[in-house]
Amino acid sequence: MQLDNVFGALSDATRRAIVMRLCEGEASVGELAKPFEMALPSLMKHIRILESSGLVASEKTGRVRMCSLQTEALATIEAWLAAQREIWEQRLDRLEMYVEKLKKEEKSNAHKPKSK
Amino acid sequence: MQLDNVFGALSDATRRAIVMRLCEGEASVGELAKPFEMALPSLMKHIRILESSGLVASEKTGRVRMCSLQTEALATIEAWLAAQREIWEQRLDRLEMYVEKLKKEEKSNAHKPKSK
DNA sequence: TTTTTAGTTAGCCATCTGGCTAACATTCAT
DNA sequence: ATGAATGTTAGCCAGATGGCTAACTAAAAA
Repeated sequence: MQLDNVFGALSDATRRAIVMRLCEGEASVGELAKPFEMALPSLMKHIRILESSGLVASEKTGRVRMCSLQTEALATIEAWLAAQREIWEQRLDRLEMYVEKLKKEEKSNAHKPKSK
Repeated sequence: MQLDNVFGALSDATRRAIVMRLCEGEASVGELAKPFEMALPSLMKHIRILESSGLVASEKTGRVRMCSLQTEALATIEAWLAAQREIWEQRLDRLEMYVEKLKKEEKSNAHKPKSK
């Protein structure tokens, strides 16, 4: 599935740093590599992974490859998270309503003898 | 880092399914296992991974272990995503402003002779 | 046309991952 | 006190991951 790859791609600090860099605009492979001590081929692997997850696109012109962020991929997992949040918040709402109900019932029973 | 483990935990469909289930409320290991064909020990590994990422907490009472979602961990990556989104949207805003500026300049130059 | 720059390919390695089975431990029901 | 239910531990395995070096290609610069 798509989500597997996007979450997987973001589970590595190097790749997150690349994504963060690309948030600020396009960059060549060389520019992306500069901040890291890593050998180029290692960094290239990360870029490949980012590409195959759909988070990054790249195009080579001349001898330089420019990479850019594909924000839709990030939107995909934002959407997944939002969906989960909605589910758990609905549950918490129901829970809260239930507690409110209990409170009211307790109040209206305050005068009656204990049933225990 | 924390983000590594949370993103990593969510990069597996089985674990996302567990998280989705827990969004709807607590569940025992057995309950969590039911929907899957997987052997129990395999599923336990997933639960361990979810626990060590902070996405899930569990407590054993008697012979049953109840698992619950730790929504703060999800909030962590929501926050990371929101931060990135802010950066790239600011960039796009600047870009748009720049384009607007260009348009205006072009308009105010419409009567003048071509400089080329 | 040589040299430099910018990537790329190939292949090695240690470790991690996600699955399995088999055997054990503990608690609850009979 | 047995037996069934619910996890848990240990250990095996194939394949993926994240790093490396060395050698190669193609474009630009000198």
